[in-house]
Amino acid sequence: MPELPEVETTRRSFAERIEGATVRQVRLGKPLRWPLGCPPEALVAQTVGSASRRGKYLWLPLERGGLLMHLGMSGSLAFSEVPVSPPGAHDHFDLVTSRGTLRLTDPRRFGAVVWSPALDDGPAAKLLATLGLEPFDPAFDGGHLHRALRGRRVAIKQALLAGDVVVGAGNIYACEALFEARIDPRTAAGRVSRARCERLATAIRRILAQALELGGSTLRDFRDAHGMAGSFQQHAAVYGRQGEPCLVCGTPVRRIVQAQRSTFFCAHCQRR
DNA sequence: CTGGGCTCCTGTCAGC
DNA sequence: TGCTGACAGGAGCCCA
Repeated sequence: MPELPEVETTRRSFAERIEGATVRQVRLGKPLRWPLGCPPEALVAQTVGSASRRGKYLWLPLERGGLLMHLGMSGSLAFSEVPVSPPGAHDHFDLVTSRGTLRLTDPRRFGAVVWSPALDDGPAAKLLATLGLEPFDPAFDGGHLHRALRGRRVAIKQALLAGDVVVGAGNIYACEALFEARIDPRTAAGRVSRARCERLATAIRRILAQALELGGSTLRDFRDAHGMAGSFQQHAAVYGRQGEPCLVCGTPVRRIVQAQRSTFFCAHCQRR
């Protein structure tokens, strides 16, 4: 579900409200992708720090270590300042604090909450080790893309999703950015020209920034920690528009499958 | 090292 | 109404 704009929207919607709170209780539901990695009681009485984001991961610092959280495909976080209902069938993690409750709801349970001694140590360090640049990092530009993709034969779409070159663009935004940059998603990553890499870097940043402004995409059920839906999906040029006319040239948008994921593109506008 | 495929899990929807 | 299969916003891991 959540790509960078959704994760960042979520972070912004609860970070200030939870910062400085004291953990009162931790409730666990069904197992998530990985175990918490510490006894839940060990978190009690610790003060919560300022939540940050790296790629699609959120880091919630505590006094001793912190929690690395990932929303997987179907996860969302809600922060409630008033008492919450008892955990439902899909509520698998509650961090009850003096300021309110941060609740992870995740039907598919691909998400995770993992305790780590530090962001640059333990499980967090391991999970973040292979991540590429943040799209809004000044070092991320066409030159970086071009260098990082050199020699890679995977399709450019898959290379973007892999997240080791640039983080944050998942299936929706990778499709949208490739459309905006007019690049065929099937092109071998290492064969994307320098000029196209410049266009692609610009497109990735612009698309993600626009999605962020719109509060992300709500395809079925995404909500930020306030319960607000995003609206980027209404601006998608190709994603989910299979068979509908390309907004630029009118050619029907195509859907293909790459690495078991749908790719939407315009075969006329996006040519090698 | 690269790349391809599988896997985790549940819900929803289209088609019969 | 019920069943079946396809598909869903991610990404780690294993194997060739």
